[in-house]
Amino acid sequence: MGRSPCCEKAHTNKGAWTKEEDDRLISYIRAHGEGCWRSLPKAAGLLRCGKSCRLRWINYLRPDLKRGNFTEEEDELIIKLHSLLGNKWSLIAGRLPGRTDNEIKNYWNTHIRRKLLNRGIDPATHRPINEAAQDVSTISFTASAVYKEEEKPAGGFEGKDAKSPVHERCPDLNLELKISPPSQNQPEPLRTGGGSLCFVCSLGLQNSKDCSCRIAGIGSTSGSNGSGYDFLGLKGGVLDYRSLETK
DNA sequence: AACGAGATCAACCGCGGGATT
DNA sequence: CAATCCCGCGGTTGATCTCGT
Repeated sequence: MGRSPCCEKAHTNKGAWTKEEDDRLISYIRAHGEGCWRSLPKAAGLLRCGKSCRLRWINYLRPDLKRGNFTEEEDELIIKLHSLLGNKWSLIAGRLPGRTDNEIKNYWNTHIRRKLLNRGIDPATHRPINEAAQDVSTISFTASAVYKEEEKPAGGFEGKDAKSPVHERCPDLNLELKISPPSQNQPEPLRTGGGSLCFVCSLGLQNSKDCSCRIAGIGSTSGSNGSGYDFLGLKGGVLDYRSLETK
């Protein structure tokens, strides 16, 4: 694929954004909306490359961002999602309203990794460290690495639990990853009143920017089932492996 | 108070891949 | 069908902050 530089590097600012630059970017996007990042800097009078503008907006200036510490609930959700999706930070962020992929990625690397290591869990494989060391063929996409909240090891996976196959820790999730053509048997909770959800929502990613049915108000809020997160829609049953694919 | 080490996080970089020409 | 454009992603860097000595 042929590529051209994303911007004229010689005439762009780099490094931390100033208040003035932020204001320019915010007011431009308020007036014209997001998109066309390549031409935005020039149009907004910013000496930045489009990429930089996009990043600044997405990660810092967007009005719907939830700043502040992650809650314990968010922590556990991130861990669960990571065990399923691996380092697909954008997908994980799609399940955490107000959080950005960059923020989650940083939080993972600084906090959660350590947290898991303290529990005796390998953050890459989500399996007990001893076991992970023995089984080098494990991939992080394994859904079986998810464990139930009530089974969270208090002080790491010790004793017999540390030797148990991981999939036994979440029998209730009834996870079955498979590669298949689009299924006609979507889990019941993903359907609303006989209507159909967009593909993104069918993945349980109702908050994703890629959700095409939020306009219709079908899948616009996470936890729309009213009882917290329906983790990737797994309450309902089978997770189609297609949902784990990225573009 | 001064310093160094470690932690944090905003921002950059390079690349993959869909869309368009 | 190939070339090009552009967006978005994940990995990494480096400046700044915090904490212990």
